[in-house]
Amino acid sequence: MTNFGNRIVILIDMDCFYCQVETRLQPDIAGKPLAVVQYNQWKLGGIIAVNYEARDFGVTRHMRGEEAKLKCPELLLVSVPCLRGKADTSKYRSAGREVIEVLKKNCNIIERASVDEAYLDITQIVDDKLANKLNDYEDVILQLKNTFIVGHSESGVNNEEERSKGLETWLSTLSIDTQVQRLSIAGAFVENLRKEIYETTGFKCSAGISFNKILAKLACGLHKPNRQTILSSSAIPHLFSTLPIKKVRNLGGKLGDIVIDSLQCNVMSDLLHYSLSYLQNHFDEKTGLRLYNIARGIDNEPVTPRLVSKSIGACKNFPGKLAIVDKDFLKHWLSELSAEVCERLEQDLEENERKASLLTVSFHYYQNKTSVSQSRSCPLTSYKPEKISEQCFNLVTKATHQPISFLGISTSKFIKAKGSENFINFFKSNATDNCTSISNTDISEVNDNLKTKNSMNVNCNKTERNEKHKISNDYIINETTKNKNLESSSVEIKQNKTSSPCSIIQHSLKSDNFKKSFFMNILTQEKLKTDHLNSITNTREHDFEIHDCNTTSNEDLRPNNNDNIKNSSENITKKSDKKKQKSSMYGNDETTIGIEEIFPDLNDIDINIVRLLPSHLQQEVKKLLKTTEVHEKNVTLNKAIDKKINKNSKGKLFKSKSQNKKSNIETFFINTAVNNDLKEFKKCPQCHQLIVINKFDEHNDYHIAATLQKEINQNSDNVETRKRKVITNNSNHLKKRVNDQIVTYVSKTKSGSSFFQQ
DNA sequence: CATGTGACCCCT
DNA sequence: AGGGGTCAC
Ligand SMILES: Nc1ncnc2c1ncn2[C@@H]1O[C@H](COP(=O)(O)OP(=O)(O)OP(=O)(O)O)[C@@H](O)[C@H]1O
Repeated sequence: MTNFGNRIVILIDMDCFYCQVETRLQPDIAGKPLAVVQYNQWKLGGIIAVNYEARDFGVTRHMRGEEAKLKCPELLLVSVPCLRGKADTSKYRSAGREVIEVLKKNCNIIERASVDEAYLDITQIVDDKLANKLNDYEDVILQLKNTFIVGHSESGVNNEEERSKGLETWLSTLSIDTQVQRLSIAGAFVENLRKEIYETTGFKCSAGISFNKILAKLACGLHKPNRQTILSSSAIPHLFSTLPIKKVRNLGGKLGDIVIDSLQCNVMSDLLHYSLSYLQNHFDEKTGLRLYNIARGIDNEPVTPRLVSKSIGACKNFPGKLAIVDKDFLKHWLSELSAEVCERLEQDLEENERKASLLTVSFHYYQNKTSVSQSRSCPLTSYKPEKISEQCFNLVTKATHQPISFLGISTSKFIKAKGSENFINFFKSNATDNCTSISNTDISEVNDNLKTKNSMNVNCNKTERNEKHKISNDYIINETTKNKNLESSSVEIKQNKTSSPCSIIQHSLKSDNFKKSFFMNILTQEKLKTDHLNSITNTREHDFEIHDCNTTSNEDLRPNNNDNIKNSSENITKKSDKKKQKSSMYGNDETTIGIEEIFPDLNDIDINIVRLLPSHLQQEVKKLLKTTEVHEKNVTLNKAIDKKINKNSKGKLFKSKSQNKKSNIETFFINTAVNNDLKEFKKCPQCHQLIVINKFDEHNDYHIAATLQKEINQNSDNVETRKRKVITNNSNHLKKRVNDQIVTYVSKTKSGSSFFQQ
């Protein structure tokens, strides 16, 4: 059975929030189609919120009021008030705070994700109830009046009959299924929470109830508005089989496009066909792991307690002709923005007893028709708007005199206001809790979260970094978002804990040094190949079971599990061996050997070992010794895709990766020769050739490259494609050498990265 | 021509 | 720590 860890995470998302706020102010407009716009002068303004009545007419966000009126003539447009020439959204912020107040009364772990949504980790609450309410499920069931169960009623449809039927079916296993028990308890809790929000604020909301943030977010959207949805693990395979990749949180942007393009997949379940190492090779360790996990419904990102924002800012666009060229205009707008920020800072000082210490001014300007964005920071020493305005003016004019199309002032790095109760309390309470001590430099960031800490009695929040680590004590070192080393280590541990083929390989490699593992690789080729084949088969046939090897850690890494603590400390100590681990990870189930795997340190190459290598690899070593720099043209897809994706790929690691890839190419024939003995082929659905099974991914790369090429040639209107075309013209190796598939694709997409890097 | 706000990540 | 960029609401 799939193990999704033990968390229960929910998302509360207010329905068409700004519209509800406006409707509460003018109850007589309730029930009528409504949209909230800002700046109604030009084309009746830009729509930023649409109520459900208006959505039925096809009105959407980003439309102009004018356009929306065409779709829905009786549409009511309410404008965001204007203050100092800007849209003033303060009333929505304060309405959002009302909601948070209700949440605070009911849960200690709340992450305010935006003005209208918050994630709550209710694991403890649910498990306490589970322990206490074993015989009280009748009550629980009776409370699930607005709850949908994914897989038991059609998504996107709020039909009551279907809902209650589906719920009933799902509840039929209540007595034997702990997951159903926990989720139904969570469902009842959320029903009450939503009821309390409504009774207190008058606002309706939807909720998603599942095991992590991504699933909760997904679930929440399935039965909006004013309903809640439970997403259990058994519903995931079916849900993901039609779920477009871009619908998943964090895959909605460029990364999502790249995943779709480069892997030629559309829905989440398509990602199941790729092994962890393949994904990590294609992207980078972190992204690969994320994708691998999320395809299986796994997301270890913790709910990070935070109730107040970390920055307060105001910005404004000056598009086209409105761009600021005149110094006085610049001064004017900077003082308007400063005034707004100061007003909100003063309010924040009262409410949260803290002061911002950093001032950042951002600006976009035009240079050679392209827009350049920059920002400059300085210490924030005064809440006087004139002072702030002046500081910003100096920073901007020092940086550019070009026409400015965007201006923003933001303040951050909050520190506790001196003399505030919390300031004193913090040091008092800090003495009694067992947080790691904080240095002076940490204090400013510590204070940022002080209120949270004091009011919630959770672990000290410290700096953001510490905060995450602290939280991680609850789920020790799962996918700690901030520390890539830990993360990649944790994979290894996860995998060691399983009996999956990949873990066997991993284990065998880990236990030895690399020189040895290389020879082991050669000697045990056949076994590895069989294992790899099994691994592929497993992935395909038991898509949702194989990931047990990952989720095990969720359970195992819980705080009171001693083994876990041991594991996590092992993780940390292994950081120093990270590089080796990486090499081993690349080396194993790809079964191709890179020089880097044999000689992790190129400065320490043993000539005796070189002599033992096949001639290709010997040449490779020679080449590498000649060239210390990475050849740009050999950069892998990892780098190619996007700088952002390739966060980790720098210095040695990056070098290692590209060299790995190169080695893969050069050792292609060696490995193929070995493979031929195995006679394990798979027919390529695209070209119908028989491909050695463990070269299948690489072969697929070739098709991807070819497809892109085709697409480029066909479609020259698309901006992105046009850029790619330029790129391709520069490196048109594709037709030259069939066996250079990866090199070719890679060199092409590498240049593609410069596009995304803009 | 045309939104505004905030969090987080990576690189340097 | 500063600065550029992505993602999302
Ligand atoms: N691109 C945007 N620009 C400005 N404000 C936005 C933008 N996206 C969302 N918002 C504001 O944040 C609020 C919450 O957005 P969200 O995406 O949750 O949709 P919603 O309007 O609340 O509708 P629902 O959640 O019911 O689909 C909105 O009411 C909206 O005004």
